[in-house]
Amino acid sequence: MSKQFDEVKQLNFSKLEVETLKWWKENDIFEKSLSTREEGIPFTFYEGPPTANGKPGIHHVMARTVKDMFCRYKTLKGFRVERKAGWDTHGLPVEIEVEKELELEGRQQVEEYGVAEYNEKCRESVLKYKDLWDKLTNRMAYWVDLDDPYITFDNDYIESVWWAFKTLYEKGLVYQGYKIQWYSPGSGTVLSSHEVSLGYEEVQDPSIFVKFEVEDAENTYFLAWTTTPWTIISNMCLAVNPGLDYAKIEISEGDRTEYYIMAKGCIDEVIDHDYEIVEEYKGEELLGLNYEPVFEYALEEYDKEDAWKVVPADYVTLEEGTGIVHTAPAFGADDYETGQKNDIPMFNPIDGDGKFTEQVPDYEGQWFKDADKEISRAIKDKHLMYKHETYLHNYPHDWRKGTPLMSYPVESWFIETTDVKDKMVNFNKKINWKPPSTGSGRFGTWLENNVDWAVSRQRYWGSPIPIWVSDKNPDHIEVIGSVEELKKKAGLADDVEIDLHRPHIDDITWEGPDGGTMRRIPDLMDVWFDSGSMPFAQWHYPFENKDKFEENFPADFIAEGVDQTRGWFYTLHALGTMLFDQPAYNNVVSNGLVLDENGNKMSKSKGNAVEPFEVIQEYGADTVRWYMMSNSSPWENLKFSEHGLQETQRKFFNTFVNTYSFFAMYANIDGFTYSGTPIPVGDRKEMDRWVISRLNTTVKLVDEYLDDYEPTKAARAIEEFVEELSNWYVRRNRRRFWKEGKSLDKTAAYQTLYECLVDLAKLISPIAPFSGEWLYQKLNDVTEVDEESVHISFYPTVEETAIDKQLEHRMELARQISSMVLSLRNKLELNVRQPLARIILPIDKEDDRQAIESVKDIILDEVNVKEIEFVDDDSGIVHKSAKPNYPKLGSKLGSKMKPVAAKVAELSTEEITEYEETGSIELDLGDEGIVQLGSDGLEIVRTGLEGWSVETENGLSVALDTELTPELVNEGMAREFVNRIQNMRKEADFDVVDRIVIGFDGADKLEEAVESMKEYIKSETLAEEIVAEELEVSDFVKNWEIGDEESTISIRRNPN
RNA sequence: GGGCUUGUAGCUCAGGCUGGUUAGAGCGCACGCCUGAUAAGCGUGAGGUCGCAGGUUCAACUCCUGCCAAGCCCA
Repeated sequence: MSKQFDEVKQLNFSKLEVETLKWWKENDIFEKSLSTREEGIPFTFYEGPPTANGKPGIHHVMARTVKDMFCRYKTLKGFRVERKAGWDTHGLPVEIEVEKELELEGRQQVEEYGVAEYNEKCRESVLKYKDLWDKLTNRMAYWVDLDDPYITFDNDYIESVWWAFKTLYEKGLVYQGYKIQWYSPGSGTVLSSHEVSLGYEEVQDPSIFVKFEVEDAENTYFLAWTTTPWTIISNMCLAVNPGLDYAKIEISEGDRTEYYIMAKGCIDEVIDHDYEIVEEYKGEELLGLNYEPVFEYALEEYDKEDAWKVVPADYVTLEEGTGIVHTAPAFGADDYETGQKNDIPMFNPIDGDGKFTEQVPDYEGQWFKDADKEISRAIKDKHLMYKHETYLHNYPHDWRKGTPLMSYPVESWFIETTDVKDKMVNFNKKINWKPPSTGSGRFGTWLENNVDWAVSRQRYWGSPIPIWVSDKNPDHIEVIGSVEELKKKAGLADDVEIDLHRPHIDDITWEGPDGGTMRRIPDLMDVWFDSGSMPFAQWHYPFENKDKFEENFPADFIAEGVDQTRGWFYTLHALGTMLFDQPAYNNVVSNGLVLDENGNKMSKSKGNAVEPFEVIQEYGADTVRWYMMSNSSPWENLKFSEHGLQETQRKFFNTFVNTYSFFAMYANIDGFTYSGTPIPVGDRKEMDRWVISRLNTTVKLVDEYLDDYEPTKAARAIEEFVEELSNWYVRRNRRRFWKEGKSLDKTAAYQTLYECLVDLAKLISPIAPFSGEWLYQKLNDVTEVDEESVHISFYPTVEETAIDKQLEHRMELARQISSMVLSLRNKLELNVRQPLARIILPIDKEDDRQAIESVKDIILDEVNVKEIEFVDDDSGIVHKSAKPNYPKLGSKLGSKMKPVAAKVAELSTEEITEYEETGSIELDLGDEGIVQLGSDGLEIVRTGLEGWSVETENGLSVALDTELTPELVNEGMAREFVNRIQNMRKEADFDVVDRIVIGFDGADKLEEAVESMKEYIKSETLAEEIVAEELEVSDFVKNWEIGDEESTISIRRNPN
């Protein structure tokens, strides 16, 4: 006996997946998916490293499905796709986690605790959930090499990072400067943006309008606004928007007259006095004007000419203040930038503890915020305060201490990315972004507005910046690019082990040329430098694996969340551009967020976070993966709902499993194993050729979509095919499979269905790797014609010759007509078991008639009608209506379009017929004259059929002849009878192939019907005998109502 | 405050680039049907200010402008 297909009823997807995982592992399928492609062209994928100190969430399943599916797809296409896993291990999030754990607050406590121990904790903490991550990776079938990942805290990795940094230094792209950051004077540390956002509080601050005395103009002042009076001491310039309108106004109070300059649009909002506009100008005209400093402390350090003038700034608006912005370059990122652009120095009299220094003797030692009052008082005393109010707004505070933050200039190291800005912009144009708008929009504008990359961080756990500075002469700098170089410098033996982390690395010093000691600067590298270095650092390039790196740069494909735009996507791009003079990746998919089903962000505190292991356990990873890919494009935000998962499982997975089960059941009965030669497609039935055409169309489409990184379109195309295969091909062909005996036609049907299923297995396998494997193996276990696993098989090749668009169109027609007839039956309450004599189709064109003729049998069978009759216009029963051809006529007729449309709607069937014959028609529009329409002016629809029930859809009409002859009635009854028998067989749990004997009693009408259709009934129900009386010995008896008749039916199973 | 994305039926999404006159699908709901693949399938129906307001046009879900809402990133 030949091998049998495994017949399944209901699949436990989760169980199946776990078994498949085991099988993959035991048989090294992942490895084989590479080894079988040894000679293949490499397709390079970069894994963006996650941090393993947090638990993986459902959004990781999303990102990883995208990554995995394209890698699997490319493997099917014959590429060699190596995927190295990676871990991002440095950075503030890790430190925050550890600080929490150790209950440390701030730098001081960390240092008291000990940097060495602290970093050890970080090292442990960062891989805390690595096992959980690995488990998820494995369970969701994300294939990456977890055994040999790159880890950013490894010495080798850091060494590559150093190499990169030194290379940039040697290219002259590294410099030291200031970066304005949110700084907490309360805890003496710079805060990350995340920490800043934790500490916003609504507070009441002073709101003052300060008068800045214009030089060489009597009693004339610039009016500017601020909520931080303490920064007035550091005021160095005033900013105006060159494009805005400004005005000088005159205000008289008592005998004193003053003039204020401010934006015209702000006057009414700000000025409480009666005023008169005496002069107007564009902001542009104010540029370069000088004014008197309010306070003179800064004059100790700078000359009057260095500052205190009007400068331009785009960000100045009319929304708040006066349209003239008080600018203190030391405090505020915008201010700093404006100062830089205009060569205005900064004056920073505040120390790291937030207190005024001796540069400002009057306030020395005062906490910056506390000085507001006294400084306001001083301004008032100088008669330079126009107005003093209060202002309620959100201001950031130290999230731990509650003390206000300040924008503070911090000494930082920069990489001069602006130097390669144009290159980055150009390279970006070569990258295929999904979606494109992220590339041109979010990423593109980010590049356009590129500023230098501040890479230094004052923290503990990270890749140390390899800069050593002489403590005697800060201008003497040495940048170290390798461990070997460091050892040589420091005079260490080659075999000494060095941990490149702090504090160990800080202990390494050497003698500088000027008698000083070379000490490392305490700064660490921005963690993004780490992850952006992964293309080379993962291979310890250039110290090892030169070939490996060169072969795998740039990446063909990367994918991460859209939040990485300014993170990983940027740093990869920047480093790729600066180090290797090319983009680091060619295709990038940026996926959106996974929200809860109401569109809210998932968070632990809200309790709406979906636990990935739970849903995978419940629905299976494939269902989750498929749902995520098919529901909406990955770059849209996904509203994750269990409903969606259930639907996916029911509609998609159950459908193709059902289709397979159907196949397996009958193939086993007939012993079909696909051992013979395939029957040429051209020799198969219309229906077979149709589904094969659809298969090839789908294969082609899916290939194009995946090649274009469009997973959702691909998934939906597959879904459509599965629907057609199941609900049209199989449903319409069931009879061919269960017909007794063997025949060429039957074999063709089996072969066709088998071919569809095998290719389907391959098509779905990138997105649904388990189910694809399952289906593939169920088939291949018996036929043994293909590879060991679907994942080492090859993507189906498109048989162009098998694609027949005409045929696909014809079948569409068949489905449409069938659906219309069923709809008619429904309206007329004529159930489908009652055969009807004919349907009538008003069709004139010979082509269309032939098209329908070729699918006639399918239609007739589907709707249980005996004949199709075509009628043409001569029949006198066809109604026609016409519609103007809008696109054609619109441009010609213009405003006459409307009256023409009205006229056309009124045309009679006769007029339309005449138009069809002559190809032209004249319409009288009355006042608007006469319009002549040519042959392409109207679209004709044949609709109504006189005296029939009609259904019209898409310009096609169908009428149904509902007259019943006695033969038709008999046949209908016979079908009802068959239906009851089939139900009984099932209820009695007979086998599909069991032979039976039927006994029944009933009125004459039924007896007559059964008698006249005896042979038909016998073959349908596998009955060997039908008698018109109740069986004496029977397996099952039941009373039925057939039409208006009562009948008792008994059946007996005959021994085979 | 800036950049970007999104807004179409109760829900999830097509369509929109290239304007053309009943705006589609699935789910859900109601009713009916079918039944040897059956925890499926088919049909019918209800359900839409295409976020809002202007503009361009013979014609706008589609193009333009402004606004509103949600989200992401940045400040």
